[in-house]
Amino acid sequence: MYWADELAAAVSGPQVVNDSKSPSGTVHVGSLRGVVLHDAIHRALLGAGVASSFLYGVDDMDAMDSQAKLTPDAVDRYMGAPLSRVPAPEGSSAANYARHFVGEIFFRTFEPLGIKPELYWVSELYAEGRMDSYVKLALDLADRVRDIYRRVSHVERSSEWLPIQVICESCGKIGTTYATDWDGATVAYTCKPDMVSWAQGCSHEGRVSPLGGQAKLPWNLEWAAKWGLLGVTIEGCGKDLATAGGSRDRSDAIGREVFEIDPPRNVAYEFLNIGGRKMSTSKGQGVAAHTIAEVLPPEQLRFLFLRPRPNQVIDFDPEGDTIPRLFDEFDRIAAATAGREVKGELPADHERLFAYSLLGPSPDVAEAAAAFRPAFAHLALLLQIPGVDMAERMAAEKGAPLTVLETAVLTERTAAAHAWLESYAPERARLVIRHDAVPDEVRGLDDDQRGYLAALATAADSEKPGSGDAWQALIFRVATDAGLPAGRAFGALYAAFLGRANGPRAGWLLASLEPAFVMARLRAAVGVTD
RNA sequence: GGGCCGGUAGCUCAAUGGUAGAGCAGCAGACUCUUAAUCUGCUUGUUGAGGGUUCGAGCCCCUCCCGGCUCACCA
Repeated sequence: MYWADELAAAVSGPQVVNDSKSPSGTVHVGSLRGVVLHDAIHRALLGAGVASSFLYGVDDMDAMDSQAKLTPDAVDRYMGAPLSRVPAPEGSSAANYARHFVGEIFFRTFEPLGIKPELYWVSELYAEGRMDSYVKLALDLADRVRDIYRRVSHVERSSEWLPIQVICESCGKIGTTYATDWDGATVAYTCKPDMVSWAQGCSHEGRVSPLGGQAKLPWNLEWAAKWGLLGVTIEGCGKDLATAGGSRDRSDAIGREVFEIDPPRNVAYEFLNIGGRKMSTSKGQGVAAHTIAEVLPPEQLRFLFLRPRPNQVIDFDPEGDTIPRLFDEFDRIAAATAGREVKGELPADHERLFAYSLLGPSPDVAEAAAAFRPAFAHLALLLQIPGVDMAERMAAEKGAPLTVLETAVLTERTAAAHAWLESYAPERARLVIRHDAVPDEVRGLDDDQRGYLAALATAADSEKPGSGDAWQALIFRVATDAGLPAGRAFGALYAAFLGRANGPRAGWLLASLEPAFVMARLRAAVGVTD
């Protein structure tokens, strides 16, 4: 059974699926895995007749720790401040940085993937006082929290440390304050200049109530508090958090022992590496989500994440044949889902995998599976030939007019293929007419092939073929007359014009070129010998 | 140091403990119209190493080796 369906079959009663993200920094392709997984789980639950809601929390009380998109003077002032209180970058109409980030960047990635969770803002949970009972519990039971840190993660906290982060009344930062002395109503705090390396506190000392949005729980407690408040029953997390003694263990323990709730069911998922390595912006390996989305349409991107089991590392190297192969595999699964015979093995429950790869919430699986989908590599090749009417050509290949859906698929793939040719496509996928000189590859032709080129030049000179059809017919006729197998005839043409052993339909290729150039090149190639 | 994932054909990966398989690549062939398409055929293995359990191990147990990621500061 497909893993998400297995999970859906294992639970009972209404489910709340939750995911969250701190709204700063770049969204890597890898960070999309979580949200796609949660979406698939949510859909699997609904499909199994289980009531389910899918929540997505924006952790906008988190401190600003990434200076991306801020002006230099703003960096000093706002590093360490809650993201909900950092102004949006210049030119943005958003109310604050977090809103800007989510609105402008994150959801431009989510929505095209057909993922529409119920959004909530953590800063609002605090401001509305909904977190207050958890804040009080955490402070009342600070001893127990410290014990959990020590026992589960071997993290030693000072005996005066309190699990709360106050927003400094003087400088507005939350990442720099250290709180002590909870008296049941207020805590004392110091805004420390050297609390963290990425932000500087103002040295202010004060005493405030930690309720009503003036403070936030540290990460692990906040996570557990959200589970309790929202009744979360399923929440997966990346393996960085799921490691033994890591964040998840800590939050689970806090949930059980401090807030007295049952932690949600976990789905630990592996990362997505690029070429066997972790994604890293500094090494030029960090592929931003929106970048990869140009080359992979939503369905293929979902497919990439949903095909392996969650605990399987995905090694995605956009270079080489990876992307065309991904499309081919998707098309193969589509064909199998439509009931057509396909070569090779199929993953377990391939039709479920296919359905979840389609955009939700309830796609027409049968129509999508049956749709005509041009092979990606084929499309990329045709794109490079001038004068090809793609829609017409595809209708001809299909043998019937394209449906609305098929036209949309074609448009989407054409854009992806364009982007691919400009970015990741290997040289051999790129078609270059060798205008400058006769390619060296012509030396490898034999006398029959040279004779063929000469004969073709002569025939073309008198017949002057003006269309792809006319050229194609002529190419075949001259080959037949010369007793040369079609394959070798085409090979000679590709060598002469492209310097390669193969290529797109030669007739249309030649028809797209200057007639004078074509004639000159045919004759020039004849004269080249070893 | 702890944790997780992996090591199976050139590459990417499959195989409820029961005859090691696919796709791609490669090679050979077919094709008067998708010539990077399509079709046919073929080749390739000390399943990382060693031990154990079993009638039987790629799979389970133990010990190693290798690769990758990750945690221990913050979120």
